[in-house]
Amino acid sequence: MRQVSESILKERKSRVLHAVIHEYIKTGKPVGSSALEKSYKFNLSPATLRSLMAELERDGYLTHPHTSAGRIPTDAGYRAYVDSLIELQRLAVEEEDRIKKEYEKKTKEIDSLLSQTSKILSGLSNYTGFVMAPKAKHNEIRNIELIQISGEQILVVLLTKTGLVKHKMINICIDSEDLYELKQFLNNRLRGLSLEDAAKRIIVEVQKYQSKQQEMFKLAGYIGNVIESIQDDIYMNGASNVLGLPDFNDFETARCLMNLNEHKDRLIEIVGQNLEVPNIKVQIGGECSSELKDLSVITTSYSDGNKTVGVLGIIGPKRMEYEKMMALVNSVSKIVNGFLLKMGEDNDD
Amino acid sequence: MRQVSESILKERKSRVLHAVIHEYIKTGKPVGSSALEKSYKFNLSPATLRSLMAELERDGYLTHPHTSAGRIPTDAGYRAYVDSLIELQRLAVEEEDRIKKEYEKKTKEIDSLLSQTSKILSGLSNYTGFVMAPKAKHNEIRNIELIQISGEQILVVLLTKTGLVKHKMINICIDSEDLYELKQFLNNRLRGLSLEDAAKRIIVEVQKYQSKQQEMFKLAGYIGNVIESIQDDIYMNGASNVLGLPDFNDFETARCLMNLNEHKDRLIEIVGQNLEVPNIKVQIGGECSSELKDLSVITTSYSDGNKTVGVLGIIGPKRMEYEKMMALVNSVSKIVNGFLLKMGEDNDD
DNA sequence: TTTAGCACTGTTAGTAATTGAGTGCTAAAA
DNA sequence: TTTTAGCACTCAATTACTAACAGTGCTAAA
Repeated sequence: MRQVSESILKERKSRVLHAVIHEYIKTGKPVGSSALEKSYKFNLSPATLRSLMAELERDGYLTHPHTSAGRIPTDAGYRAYVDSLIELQRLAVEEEDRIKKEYEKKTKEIDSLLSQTSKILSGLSNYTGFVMAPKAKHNEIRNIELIQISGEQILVVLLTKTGLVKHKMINICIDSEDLYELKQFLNNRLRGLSLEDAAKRIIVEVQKYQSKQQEMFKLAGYIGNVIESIQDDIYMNGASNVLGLPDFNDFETARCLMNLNEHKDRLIEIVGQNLEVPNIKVQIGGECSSELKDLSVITTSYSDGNKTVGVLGIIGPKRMEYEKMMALVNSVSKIVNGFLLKMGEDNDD
Repeated sequence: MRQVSESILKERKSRVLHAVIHEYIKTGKPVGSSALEKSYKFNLSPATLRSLMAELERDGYLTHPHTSAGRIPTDAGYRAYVDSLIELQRLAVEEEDRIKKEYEKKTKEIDSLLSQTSKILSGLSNYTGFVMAPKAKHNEIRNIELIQISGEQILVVLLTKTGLVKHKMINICIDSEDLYELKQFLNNRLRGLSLEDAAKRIIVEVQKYQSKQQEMFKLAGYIGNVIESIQDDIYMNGASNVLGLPDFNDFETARCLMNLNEHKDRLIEIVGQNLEVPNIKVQIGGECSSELKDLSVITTSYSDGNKTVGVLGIIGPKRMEYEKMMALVNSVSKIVNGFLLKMGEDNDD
């Protein structure tokens, strides 16, 4: 009996927490006891709500901007709220259809798929959308082309299984027959390897040529460098959306957001941590990085059918409609999954 | 006699204007008559300076934020100031050396040259640097490669004389011999044409094939689309620098800057206007675009040895050290000229 | 356990007084 | 004729004070 009544109390307390956060997200103003009583049917008086809120404050979920103000959620409060949204609210069907329609102009290249996805995320959320491309190092090589541009310029074009295309110009004098031979050789030995492995392998493989053909060796070495230097890529859109938010008046955060936009590597570092996380992950305030202390990040990973290859999500204010945004991120990731799967199948011929 | 004394007066007036602007740029606060008297040796009393400033205000070069405040420059004031900086102050030699050193990690690819240049501009100015790539449509085709990836995927790689490389995946089933033939054909007919002309020509040229080979015709058409869809590119860095400026507290401008960062096409539109302008050009306030009403843009064009091909410069606050920045933009453009010239020569073998 | 009542607290907004930097104007000095 | 000193004036910025108000915590009664 004690058990039951205790759990009912707990249940009610958490309902109050939810209500406060929900209301705060909606209005942006600290939530007072009477406002709560009016907007939600607890059948409790403001006084009771007050004491419950005081408890929640003691527990660390709510806080006061000052004595005579209503409550606002702490990061821990948001966290508890988000954690309890276990069952992701599915987007209404027509909503999901709308997203799919956005993809109508479909493409076979992963670049544009991802950059489009980032735009869609930003457009539908009205926050900042991002998509991190499949981890470069894990990409498997599909093709290496060596194109002789002039007597001393070679264009290296690298194509991976996920559809990534990279190119780099190299200055070297090399005989066109040697070039052809090298190309065959590289393709035979490297196809199917991850970029990481390929870069290592190329050094080993090419030793055999060293004595035979100085220039070929050199070129192969360069190509190794090219492969090694391929960086992870990330697409980001809608940073200005967040700047435009009504309750956004902190220049520091603005600058930080702009910085992330300019230094993608830092952004990659931050969101890259979530690559191995299977579900939707919400990071509130400084949970992922102190720079983002006034923002929240919702991420999920996407896969190519076999394993997770990248991360996508949105960055928005802490005061955000988590349910909706989580559902959005979830939906988009599923759609991307679908596309990648199809692209993979098409490539397997 | 009257003439001479009049010109002396004018001379003095303009010295006052310069002093006010200079001081305002330094301090960021409205400049009063006594502050002026202290910091600059006019050998005039505050009262006299006051009346001179009043004249300058009547002439439209200065203004008052309010009755009892000092003077700040109007856009026209800045304009007169900038116009009078005819003789560009040369950067100190060691400064110029420093810039050159930044380019040490030299590369043959225009992409990285330009993106590096933009970073250098931003780094040395502490404002926003940008470099607009050579006008896409005017680029001359150097090479078209068609690489068969799988039975139904062709990777088109396009290389221009300025070193631009673009690629695009196309889905089509085509015989590899036909592919080779098409490649030869395209290279013969399109090499040396501008992208603009090439896109037009391809449609004409390919008609002949139409009856003969349906698929080849289709592919050529696609390639035409690819060529046509190549957009101008622009590199931009250091927008967050501007956001961090002490006297920068206007969210609207921040958002605008961020928008430009995200919608490069708009930025291209704005700075592209200055492609045909030979010298350093300074646009103050809304002179180039109403969005930038609180910023100034310093641009100059750069050339590949024959003709101007692109634009580079910096975006900063109106209150900016124009002399120094103009010198910087000037130096950098000269260095880029040098590189492009060298790249062009290397390519002419 | 819940609630009404009440004293208390801190923010906000509004008003008034004060200060100070800087102006324009005028009349005297150079 | 030009420059300067002097003075009255203006307006933003600061400070101080007040009243209104929203919301709390606590207590005692339901």
